[in-house]
Amino acid sequence: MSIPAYQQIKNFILDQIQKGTWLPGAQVPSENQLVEQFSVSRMTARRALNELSDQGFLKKSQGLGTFVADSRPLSSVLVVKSIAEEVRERGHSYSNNIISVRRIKADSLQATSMGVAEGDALIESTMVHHENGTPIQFEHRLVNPVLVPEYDQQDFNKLTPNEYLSQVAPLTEAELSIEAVQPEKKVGIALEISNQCPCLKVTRRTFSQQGIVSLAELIHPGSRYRLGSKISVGK
Amino acid sequence: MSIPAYQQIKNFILDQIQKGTWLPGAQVPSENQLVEQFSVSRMTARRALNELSDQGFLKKSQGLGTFVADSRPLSSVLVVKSIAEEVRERGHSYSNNIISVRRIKADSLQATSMGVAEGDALIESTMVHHENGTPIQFEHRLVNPVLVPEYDQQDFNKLTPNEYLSQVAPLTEAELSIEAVQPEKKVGIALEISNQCPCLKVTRRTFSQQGIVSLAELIHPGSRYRLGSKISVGK
DNA sequence: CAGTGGTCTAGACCACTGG
DNA sequence: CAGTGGTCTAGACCACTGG
Repeated sequence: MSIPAYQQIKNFILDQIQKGTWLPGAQVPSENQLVEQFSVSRMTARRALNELSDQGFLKKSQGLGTFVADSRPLSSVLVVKSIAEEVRERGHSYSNNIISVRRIKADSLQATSMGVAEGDALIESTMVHHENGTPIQFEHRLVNPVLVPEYDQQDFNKLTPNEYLSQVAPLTEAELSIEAVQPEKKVGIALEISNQCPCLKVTRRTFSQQGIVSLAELIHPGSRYRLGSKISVGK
Repeated sequence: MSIPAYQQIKNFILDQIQKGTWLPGAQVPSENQLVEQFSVSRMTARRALNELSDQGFLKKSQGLGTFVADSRPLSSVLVVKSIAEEVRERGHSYSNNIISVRRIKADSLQATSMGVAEGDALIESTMVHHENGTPIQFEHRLVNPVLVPEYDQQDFNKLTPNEYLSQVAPLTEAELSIEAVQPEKKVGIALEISNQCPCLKVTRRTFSQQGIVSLAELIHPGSRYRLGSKISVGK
């Protein structure tokens, strides 16, 4: 046989997902069921499930089973540097306007994305970053106070949240998504734009050795901000 | 022992890389050597090496061995893969609708961005990419016919412009910017959205050895597309 | 409790690379 | 050829989840 068994199982599962036979959230056959169905050992069945999980098609839960993941667009690699640094590199003046920094209790959505229990403490900070006095980024951020207990005692005029966090909790991983959105009313007001104006929204989750450090939503007026990069291909 | 054996092996290897004992390109112990060194089975040693390869720290070559990978580029780097590939990886069906492919004479703006003289010939292609029949990307592209003379004779249902170009003119560099915009009327119509809907616009210029190959504007409905990525920091 | 996934073993045969 | 990684087996014990 030229196609490896684990690949055949992967193809079978991907087929079902593609055809819509198995919808997001549906349970896929257990390792033991695949063992019987494909006459393979459990290690081979596991391999198929693990690779599909790593690729984001499936989601495993010990004791529960394996499920079709919510479909997610994924592609690229992007690193966003500190906004203050970026502005200064352009030779412009940087300033910010801190709206609030406070402790809150995680609701269920926040708990899930921060990897804590519902009701656990989180620190929430909200501010607007300016370039030459013009608002260019609205930042809403959640921070895990267990990992960064002194976050809410910082002077963010000295060091931006991003800069402070990268000092005290060096990140090992980051996850980010970029989308175009219409700003909520309060965001539009803070950015001094109409809420017709399309905005670039970057959602960034950072991980350190100890777990999820922070979830940041960064909203930029489309008219005043672009993300750019240049890539050299080392071939 | 609470830390799994494969994790201990991973930590050991990461330590050597971090301390600089093992430099990029250096060969790491083979699976069989790790088996002896850590008194584990080969499957466990393999798991450690495989996970580190998947994470980009190591590079395996059958018959040769496993080596420390070159340290990862950690600048503002973004790679956009083929839209067709991306859709298919999600297990969805890909299709496209070609609006036009034609030769034009460069106006001054086009000439500047393509690095040609005003009045020189360019090929312009316009099309809409679909995922499961829903428009997700409007593509407007300029191509230099001197570098890719047969571009306007391709069947883009077989190979997307991106895929074709990366075959005939392997890129050495790419420049891109991402912004949020309101779509022009004709783009909104092609994408079947209202032109109130904020869109993600990716502008991508690609270079080969010979010069600027192509300038692409890729417009995605904010409601149907996100750019995402996950980054591991190799330190 | 039965069923799930998580870790692990001690083997096997194979394809590939260099000398 | 000996050594490497690639696929695979048929078991084992474990931690976790729900009923």
